[in-house]
Amino acid sequence: MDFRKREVLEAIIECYNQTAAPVGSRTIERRYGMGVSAATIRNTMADLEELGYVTQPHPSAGRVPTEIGYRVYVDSLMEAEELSNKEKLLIQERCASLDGGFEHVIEQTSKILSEISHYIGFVLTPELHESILRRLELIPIDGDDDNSKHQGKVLAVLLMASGVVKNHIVPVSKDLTDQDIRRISRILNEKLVGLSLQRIQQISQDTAHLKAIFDTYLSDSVAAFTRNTFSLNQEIHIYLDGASNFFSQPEFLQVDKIEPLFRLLEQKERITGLLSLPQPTSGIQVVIGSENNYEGMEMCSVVHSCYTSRGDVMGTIGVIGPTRMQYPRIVSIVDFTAQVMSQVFEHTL
Amino acid sequence: MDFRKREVLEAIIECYNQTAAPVGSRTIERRYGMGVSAATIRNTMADLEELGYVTQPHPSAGRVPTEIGYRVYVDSLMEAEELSNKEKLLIQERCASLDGGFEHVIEQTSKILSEISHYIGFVLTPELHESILRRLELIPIDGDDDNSKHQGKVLAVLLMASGVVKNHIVPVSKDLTDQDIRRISRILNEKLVGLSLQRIQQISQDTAHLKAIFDTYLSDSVAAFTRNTFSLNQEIHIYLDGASNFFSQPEFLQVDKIEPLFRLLEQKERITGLLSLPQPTSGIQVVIGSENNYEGMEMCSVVHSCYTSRGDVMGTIGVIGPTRMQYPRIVSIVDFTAQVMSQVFEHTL
DNA sequence: ATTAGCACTCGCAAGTGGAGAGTGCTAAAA
DNA sequence: TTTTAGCACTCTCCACTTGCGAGTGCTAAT
Repeated sequence: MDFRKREVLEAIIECYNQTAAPVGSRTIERRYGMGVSAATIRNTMADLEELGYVTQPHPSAGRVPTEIGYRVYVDSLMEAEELSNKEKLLIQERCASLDGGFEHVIEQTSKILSEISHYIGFVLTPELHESILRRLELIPIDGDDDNSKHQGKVLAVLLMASGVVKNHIVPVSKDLTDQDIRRISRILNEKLVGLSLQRIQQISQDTAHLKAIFDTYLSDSVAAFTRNTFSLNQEIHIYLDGASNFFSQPEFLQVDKIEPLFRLLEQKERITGLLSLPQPTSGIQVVIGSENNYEGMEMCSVVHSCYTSRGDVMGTIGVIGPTRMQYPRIVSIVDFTAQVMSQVFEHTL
Repeated sequence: MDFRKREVLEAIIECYNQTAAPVGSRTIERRYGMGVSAATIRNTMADLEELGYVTQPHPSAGRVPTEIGYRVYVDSLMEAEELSNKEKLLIQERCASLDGGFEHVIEQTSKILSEISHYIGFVLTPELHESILRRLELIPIDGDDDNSKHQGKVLAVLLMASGVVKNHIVPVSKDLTDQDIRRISRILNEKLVGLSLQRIQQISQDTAHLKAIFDTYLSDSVAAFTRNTFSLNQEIHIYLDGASNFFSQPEFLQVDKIEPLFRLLEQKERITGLLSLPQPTSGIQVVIGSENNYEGMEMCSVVHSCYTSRGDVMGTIGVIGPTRMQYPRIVSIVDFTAQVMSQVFEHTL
């Protein structure tokens, strides 16, 4: 690809991003006066079409970038756009309000992402399985005022190293007393703190392991209780904001264009599957159009990164927008926000 | 209103509910052969129009029910539709899975509401303020392994009578030791259990009250800590499902019709305000069209009821659909689901 | 009080034609 | 060899027209 081809492709993409309409040779000549006439640009455009980077919606319209064209643009043509200080400050302020706890930060982050990008912002919570247990607390819930024997339930509070707190109500058999519960709690804290939930679940399923932990004392009910305490269903939650921004995108003005997207967004499990993509190490990733193998995402791109705490990957954040997206800007936004979020967790957890 | 007027109004509404198109006199004559000719029905329709119950979109179209017409229909014309046993069972099964705890039930309920109604189902969580504290647990979180003095934080776990569990991380001043925390916890449990959160918040803001509780011992840091523990921001959460069902409603096929609704739905605070309506005692309520004083809801109706636990109102559940809604069916669904939910909480909390 | 008949109105869909934008090709110029 | 100007052609989009079908209101007869 010589210089002119690159220049023309870039012009087409930038112009198309503004107007959502096919862009013709004369428009480029006028707007990006690059010292050559429209006819020359036409020739270059024909070349780009042969390469598969642009296409014509109909035989006498201007050119529209293809997904391959966007891929080339994102990978090698565009240069990141620096955010204004105002925007940076805004992101920092909104993310840094940890008062409301972990959930609140995540909620705020997805909101600010959507507000600044004018697309959809999302944040995935950390995978619980990989979190490290910091502390376990068992709180007996009295069925009534009957204090010696609980046919009732125990509230298990799991405090994770990441700062996430998880509640879980566990049924408890009659023959465990308050004292037993306290004892179990002490032993479990001694033995399990510092391990990942995944590891703990393996252990609690395995009687031999349990025996080793409880050493002298392991009744069936203790075993059952321990198993139940850690039988959390694996759940990644997603926070997602700004879906209605898509109504202002011209290519989604028809109902049949926007409907599949909204249907997909409503299925939290599916969209979570789509977005909890492999995070190789770190850094921004861009998934363009039908590279997202999900119905409803054909016309969308995802820009995502991950947030970390003390170097460990926690979850994913990102922006979903139309394929015709201001990539340089969005990439900067996601990148910066991911950094801010990581800092927040680093400092406050 | 004589018999024929009622009959014709009912016919118009039922027919319009199916087709979303203005209904003419001949259609009624054919479909609801009521022993009179189209001309007679035309006269009756003119009467109904004068009463304000129906209207014509344009001078030679059929009739469309007005909001007043729907009001009359809902209040005095329609008769509730009995749900099939299959549907009842489905609702019971889905709601009764309390394994995942409170949130899970609510989530499932809003899903099943939307699935069965084919509209939007929603559930509001109880207002925290009115919940009764059952138990308070304070768990010190070690900043490091420094066990004597915590410059760190305390995890407050509030277990409410309704079964709801609330976590809250509270900053704690240096001069409170673990022992202090335990002592504060004991005292607070003794004095505050059984009171509503609202009452507790009042108390904790009031130094005289606090003094009375702590009797002999009240340092500034204890007072501050106590205040912080109960400084929960009032939050009702909303679970909402099935918004994309509106894409199949013909009156929402144009983007400009559906956009304001989706924009409203995305603002959780606003929609929560809209839906946390005064719940006089119990029983179903129907809010029709622009009776909802919110932009975006002009073409929608809300059918809602409340769920209870031991007789106390907890939260609201309901369905949002187009004004052109199958009221008899939806009313039955919401009513039955509210009952099931109340039973679930009655039995399991 | 009800009905049949008729003239009238309106929305909708299909068809028409011209304007505008953009291309590809060819031949001349650099 | 590369670039440019010119020209014929194609396609979309919009405004306009037209005909059809559905439905009404009115009037006169039952």
